[in-house]
Parts: sequence; structure tokens; C-alpha cells
Amino acid sequence: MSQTVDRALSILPLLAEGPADLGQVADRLGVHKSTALRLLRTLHEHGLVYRQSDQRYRLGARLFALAQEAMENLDVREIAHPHLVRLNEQCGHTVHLAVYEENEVLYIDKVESRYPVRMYSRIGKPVAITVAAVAKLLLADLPEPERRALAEKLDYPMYTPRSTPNAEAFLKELAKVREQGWATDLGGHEESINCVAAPIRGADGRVVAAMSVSAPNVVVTADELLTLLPLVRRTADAISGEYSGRTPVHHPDKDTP
Amino acid sequence: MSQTVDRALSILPLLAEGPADLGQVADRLGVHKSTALRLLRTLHEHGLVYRQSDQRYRLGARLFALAQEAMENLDVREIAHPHLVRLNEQCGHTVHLAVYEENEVLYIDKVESRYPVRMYSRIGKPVAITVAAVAKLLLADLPEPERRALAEKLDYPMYTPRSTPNAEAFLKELAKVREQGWATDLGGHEESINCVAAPIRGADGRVVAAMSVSAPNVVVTADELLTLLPLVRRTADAISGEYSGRTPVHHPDKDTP
DNA sequence: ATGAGCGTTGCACTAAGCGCAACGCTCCTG
DNA sequence: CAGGAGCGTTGCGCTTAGTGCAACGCTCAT
Repeated sequence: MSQTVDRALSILPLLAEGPADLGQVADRLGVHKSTALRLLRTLHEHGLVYRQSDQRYRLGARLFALAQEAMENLDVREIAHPHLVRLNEQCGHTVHLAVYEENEVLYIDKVESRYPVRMYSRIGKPVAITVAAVAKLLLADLPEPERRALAEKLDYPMYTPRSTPNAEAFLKELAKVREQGWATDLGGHEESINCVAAPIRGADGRVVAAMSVSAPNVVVTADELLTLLPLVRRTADAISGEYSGRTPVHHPDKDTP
Repeated sequence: MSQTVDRALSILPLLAEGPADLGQVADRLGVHKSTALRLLRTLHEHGLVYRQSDQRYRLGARLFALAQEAMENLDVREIAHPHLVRLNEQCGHTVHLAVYEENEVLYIDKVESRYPVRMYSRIGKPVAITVAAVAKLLLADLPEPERRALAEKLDYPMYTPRSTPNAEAFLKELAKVREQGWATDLGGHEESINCVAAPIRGADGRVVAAMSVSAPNVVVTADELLTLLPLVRRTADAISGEYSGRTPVHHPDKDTP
């Protein structure tokens, strides 16, 4: 809607691919160098873009700070985290937390027992929306027209033979998920990985987030993983309770409606 | 430099504080509502801003994705990471990696043995620049005029009695650090925490990053921590070597100049 | 030395962003 | 239930603010 801002913001994903010099930026934006320069300077002043020693531009530091602040303000995440950790301690598998936003599902937290480091490796990246168990839960709760519109707009990549093939199958799956109140992904994204997921609901009953437990076939079979469903659902419900019946800061009361 | 973009970008830190509605944004920007609306819409289209169900605006998802991509492209970090992990395994303490950018020093990686989770809790946040050991190393390497200018512009909060009190003391400390090629922070940020740090240098010898080992007094005394200095320096040098003598992707040759 | 390639600057032009005022909606309130 | 306050939204005329051009200056390679 606003040309100048639009152009400026288009620079960011472009730089995310890697550093670029003024000419490259100008070319890819389709504007004159002087224009690109002014845009970059403005981004620079706000710290979103950094000029490295070889004069090329990179994404800047403030971006991290912003992303982090944004994250901290996601209160579902804050509330859920200790529960996810506890669940992880109990079952030992990878635990994910995801939300729906703007036609995308993205992980906002992850606890992985085996590899304690680099846990942000996937956080923030969009999820394979047509197959992930958490995605099914989040989409299943969308209002009918929106859900249908989205389902028809999506691509259905066949990650594996068991991936959701098309919109029709997906909508059917969503209906089932909506009905039963939980979801699975049995090898639909990666051949040997299974997940069970449960929804986290706000005070109004709408699904605000979803959590899942994932494990490779070699560790537990799909059937064994399903055994964990009650535990996963209990955890999700505990988070739901805390999230919906929340007193802003202190006062950890529980069962006040 | 570019008014429109400038205004649009000013919205981001504002929203980082928490969700806000159109009126609030317009007020704090000092522009008419219609103007704010157009800016927000543009930000929205680019996914930097999200509109939650109560119509208020939040920072959006793409921000995470961008920050993450930017991070992955920071090749120092990628190269350094395994070394940091190894060092952590050897000494058991918290290991940090930091870079200087635009008058700020920020952590870009962290390995913490005791608490495997939430490791991004501080990554991306600016460092206490006047006291942190890594900050000293990074600032000590700046060209003289820039270093002086920055030192005089900084605030010198007294986190503890041993914090750097003013520009003069800081510059003196930086000179010492520059001379000896390593740095410490002995209770300058938090009373009971000590750090030793060493620089990571690029092919041209300039400091591109700094790493540190931190531990609380209760675990090891400052003197004991200093014992680790050779190990820290060796790790830093190993990273420097790999970083400067790099063949772009594969070919892990080492000593070709 | 010479020139190619890059970032940078000042300027005239006009498109693009601006604020205004009016509209429509939802949600309180009397 | 009618009235009104408070919010987001829209269309429009005014003019500011962003644009592209062309010329400059710098750094490197030849």
C-alpha cells in the first residue's frame, strides 16, 4: 500500500539470502541506485541493516532484538514452557509448541532432550503446514470459510508417500482432527518420524496454540507413541487452564473460572 | 533519511513493547490515523506485523524467520559453534560468542551445560558493553578515534562496585586488553560471576568476534577460572584459523594463507 | 597512468504520501 | 431501544517528499 515502505521492506528478505552490495539491491528492487541507497540508509539508521567492512549490506542486529522481544511477549509460550520441559523429562522425546499466524504455522518453542544446543534451529521457521500434527489442530479450528479458502490455496508437497495429497484429503483430515480433539503425523513429513499433538485453548475455547511430541521409528513405534497421547493431552490441558484462567502477573490461582 | 520508511520502521520497536491499536500507534508516531493505518498495512503485508483477534497490532512472524536467516548467514557463528561445544564439554562452564555491530556488542551464540533449554534467552540482546569481557576485546580493536568517541558516548552503570566507572577507566582497560590479547570481567556485571575471554581474528588480524567462559564464584574462584585462559585462547585461535583460512564451502584445508 | 566499477551528491519533476473530513461499525449507556 | 462515543476505514485534493538522472570522486586493477 505504501510504495516507499514496500520497497524498503522488500530489501530485508533479499538480504536474508546473504550480503549484497548497493548495485545488486537496486537491480533486484528495480529502482535507481540512489533510491536504493536512501532506503538502505534508512534501514541502517534503524539498525535493521548493517554495513560490513567490505561495504556490502547485511541484516542487522536490531532484528534479533526485535524478534526476541516479540517472542517474549507471546505469553502462551511463556506459560507453556515449563510444562513442555516437564513433558520432555517424562517422555524423553522432542516437544514442540506452535501457533497459527497469517496463513502459516510456526514453531515458537522446542525442547529436545538429545541435543541440548542450537534449539532455535527451527524455531521461527514455518512448519510443513499440510502434514504436521500441530498444523492440523490449528487449522482445524479456523472458521469454516477461512479453513476451506486456505486449504485450497495451499501446495501439497509429497514429502513421503503418506503426505496429505490434496485439499480434499486435507479438509477431511481436519474434520476428523476437529472431531477427536487431537492429531497425529505418522511419517507424513519424514518417513521415519511420528508425532502426536494436542491443542491449547484460550478462555473462549478457541485453539491458540498446539503442542506435539515427536519421535523417530527407531526409538518408539507409532503405536507406542500413541500411548503417550493421554499425557500429551493432559499437559496441553494444563497449559490451557493456566492460559485462560490467568491472573496477569502473580497470584497463581488455579480453578477460578 | 526517508521519512515514510523512517516512520514505518519506528513502529517496530514501539510494538515490541507490546500490542497496540491504531490510535496509539498514530499518537506515538505523531501522525494522522490514516497515515498510521497505511504504514501498518504495508508492514502487515510483509509479515512484520500481525493483527491479532482483538484488532490490535503485534510484531509478526516473518521477523523470526528473518532474524533466523540472518543468524545462519553469520558464518563466524557457524564455524565457531562446534568449538564452543567442545570447550564447554571440557570445562563445563557457560561459553559465549559475541560480535560488535553498530555501537553494540551482542551475543550470537551460547552454550550452557547446566540449563540445556531456553538458550536463546539472551542471544540477540545487547551486552553490558562497559564491563563484559567480550565487549572489551571487541572495542579494544576498534580504530582509535572510533573507540574514543564511543567510550565517551557510553553510559557507565555501576552494576557492582567493580564495574567500569567512566570513559577514562574504560579506555585504560581497553588499552591493557589490547596489549595482552585477552580480557576478564571479574564481578563487574554481577557480583559473583567471573569471565575470561579471548578474541577471534579474521585473515587481516582484525577482531571479528570474541568468546568467553563464565562461571560463578561458588563453582570456581577467579584464580581458578584464569587457569582456563590457555584453553580459551587455544579455542579462539582454532576458530580464528578456520575462519580466516576458509575455503568457501567444502575443502577443510587448514594452513593455506 | 588509465579506465572501469562502485558509492555518493544535488537537483528538477511529479508521483506518492499526507491530513482532513465524512462514513460505518460495534459496543456502551441512559 | 435510541442515542452517542470510540474505533477503524475510505476518498480526495494539496503539496511534500521520494524519485531518477547525470555528474562526481574514490578505489582498484590493468
